Amino acid sequence: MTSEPAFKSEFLRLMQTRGYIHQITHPAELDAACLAGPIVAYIGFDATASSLHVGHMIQIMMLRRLQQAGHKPVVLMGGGTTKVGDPTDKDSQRPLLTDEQIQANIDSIQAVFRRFLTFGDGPTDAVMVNNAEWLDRFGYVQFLRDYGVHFTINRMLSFDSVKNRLDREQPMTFLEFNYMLMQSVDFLELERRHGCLLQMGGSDQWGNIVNGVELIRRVDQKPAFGLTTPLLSTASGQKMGKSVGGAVWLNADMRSPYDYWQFWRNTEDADVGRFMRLFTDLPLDEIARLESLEGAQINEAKKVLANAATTLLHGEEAAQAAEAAAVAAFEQGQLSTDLPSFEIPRGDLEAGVVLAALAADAGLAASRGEARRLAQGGGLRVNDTAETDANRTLGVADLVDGVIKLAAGKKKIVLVRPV
RNA sequence: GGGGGAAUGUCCCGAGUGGCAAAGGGGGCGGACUGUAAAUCCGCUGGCGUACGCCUUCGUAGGUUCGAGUCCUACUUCCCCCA
Repeated sequence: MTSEPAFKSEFLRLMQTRGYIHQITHPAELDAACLAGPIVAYIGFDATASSLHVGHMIQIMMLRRLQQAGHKPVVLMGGGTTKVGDPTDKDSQRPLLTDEQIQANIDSIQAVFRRFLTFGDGPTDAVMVNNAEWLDRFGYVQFLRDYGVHFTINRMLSFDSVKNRLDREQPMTFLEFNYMLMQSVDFLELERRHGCLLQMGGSDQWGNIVNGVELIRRVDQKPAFGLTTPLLSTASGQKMGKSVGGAVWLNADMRSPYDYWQFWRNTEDADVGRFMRLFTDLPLDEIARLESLEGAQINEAKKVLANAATTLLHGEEAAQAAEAAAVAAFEQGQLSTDLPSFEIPRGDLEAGVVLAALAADAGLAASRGEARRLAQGGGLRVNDTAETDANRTLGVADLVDGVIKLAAGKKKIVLVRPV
């Protein structure tokens, strides 16, 4: 991994120069396979929430690169595996989701892929499959006989996902223990159904991926490869993906395009180049120019990054609106109607609303108590004026141009509108 | 099967003589400084109430006590030793 092989295939070159590669199981063989013609590769996504979040973006972008390089991406929705739950990186078992919840999540997640990939029936068109299709059909004994024989407990215990749990003296159920078998079987099924020979994923998935590679090589004597991406953290060591206000969801109804734009705009200086290579289609020389900007000028690069990333997910119009709102709010101190808003019945406002309650309802604080503490710390502002008394009652007199501008900190802003 | 130890603030680690909303970190949030950056410094970090306050928290369920995270019993899960 440390010695960088010079790849010949366009795909692996692209992956390498843009920084997606952490580990590859058989680099030279995979390179040759990519050179020989279009390959099929997949990444699995479990349906644990009703939207994917920025942490999944690197995987989505990888599938995009794959297609750009003339290969066929398979998006695997984990309708079956989600019923079991991936123990990787979990300290303890998560509550199990019902079939209905899982299906609802899958329905809600799917749409974003259409923004990044071209689906269809052509040789390099993306396809989406659900592993419930085969996993749900296995009988227990059949599954054990067909696949269980290929896995030893000795080896399974050596994988990090299991070892971590044991080291922390946390219970791991037999159900969870089977997750890696299921993921391996997924790979095998996709190899048989679609000729898929490469599984990609985050570095935490290495163990699960390697198991699938070995299963295919052993059972079908076919070539199979695994590729993982580096664990994404910011330059100062924080885990990427959280932002002011929690998880950065990809679905617009859970995270507005404005917030999504803000997430990228707030990138640390040292990460700008790396993120542009990973999360945008900007040409490399352009990125090199932008990331070399010094001091405050690098803010221009961050805007380019935010625009490009937001355009990919939400479209150009949304990206421009987000930028315009941000410029107005931060650079000119003005209001923009594109800022996130919260609607309140006009009657309530006429009767008077306690600030702490309003701030909590509008999503600026998790509770009234938190809103009070926020105010006492000087972090709550009403129409740009810090308000330390959260018990104050707001009314129609506080409307400015028809709205009340509420802010928690400098970046979380909500426009309260009477309706 | 027997013996010993452990589970703490629903993010994590972690102290805790019977009077505890519970030390200290990390993380998170806010403030100052900046460039909507990083680093640094300061404050906050269970819920509800304007407030004296009320409610809910220390694996689960009971018990002793004026009072229990702290003592007792049973159960659950984990670790170690013996068989």
